[in-house]
Amino acid sequence: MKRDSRLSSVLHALLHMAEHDGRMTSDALAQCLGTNPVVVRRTMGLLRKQGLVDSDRGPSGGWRITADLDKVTLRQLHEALGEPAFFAIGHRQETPECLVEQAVNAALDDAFGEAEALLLKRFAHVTLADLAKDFARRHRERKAAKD
Amino acid sequence: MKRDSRLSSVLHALLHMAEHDGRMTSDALAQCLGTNPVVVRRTMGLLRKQGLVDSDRGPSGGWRITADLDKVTLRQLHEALGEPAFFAIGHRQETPECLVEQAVNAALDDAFGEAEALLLKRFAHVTLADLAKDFARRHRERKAAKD
DNA sequence: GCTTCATGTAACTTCATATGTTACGATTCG
DNA sequence: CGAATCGTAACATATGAAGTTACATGAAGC
Repeated sequence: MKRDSRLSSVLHALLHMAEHDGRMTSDALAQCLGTNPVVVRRTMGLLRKQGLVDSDRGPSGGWRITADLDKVTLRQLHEALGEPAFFAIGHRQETPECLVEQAVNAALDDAFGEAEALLLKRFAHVTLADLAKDFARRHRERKAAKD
Repeated sequence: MKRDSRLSSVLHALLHMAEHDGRMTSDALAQCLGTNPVVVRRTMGLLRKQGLVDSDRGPSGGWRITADLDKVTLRQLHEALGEPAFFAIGHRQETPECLVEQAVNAALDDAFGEAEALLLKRFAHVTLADLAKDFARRHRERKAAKD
């Protein structure tokens, strides 16, 4: 199954932007992500609607984070992307007449509902600042390993 | 994203088989599920490999459960289907050189890993017998509502 | 103003994959 | 032998993320 990697993408982009002074163009971000600038604009546009970033046109234009790193959570980003489905496994029919299928759906909803609640809770706790801190740690470690 | 509904399908099929004396044909199961008999054979074939069901050809042939209902767990069925991915959200790149992407992957792996562990634990606890019991309860309730 | 650099966005293509369908061979029962 | 049934390959369809092309819009600098 093809997985939605937009959350991964925007996190990657936002952290690069956080490490970078001034604006970054769609082209530069696309290079960081190994993708196409139009894809960047499309995806970042969703974050702009939530006021997390802004963009400017023309020379010296590009993208910039407008929110506090320690205020932006994975949950918010997931919402900004339109709350894509977490799970790749689902029902065959949403509102079945058949009682057998109802029992099956109930059992699956139970398990997946619990897992989703856990994910949402975790997502609400993790901020961009947390990721930036982890990145900085990895950066120090790599540097130390070189010396 | 298109979700894999095979787990839902096999549960539905197995419960119908459990309620039914003797073998059920792929055609009959396909009608229960609202799908095609070839899809049924394809999917049930995976369960046969694990010894959960068997099939006979010719007239009076069809499918039959060979395992104990209270021994078969959702976990086993998920395994029999080849352990399809639980999540529809993933990394953009599996083993990135970029430290930013490594930090992103680590954070996502953390959250999704925990959710997956929870799901596997739940799946290991739920048996076909549990579902059959829940179905019977729904059946009684519908009957009571009619009277 | 003109040129250049950048975003905004529509339209289209590509790719992956679950699901559905057709076709036909193999096996079993009566 | 003939009908019923599974086994399986090959092909078709559908969906949605991701990538691409094309062009319009707007801003900065000369």
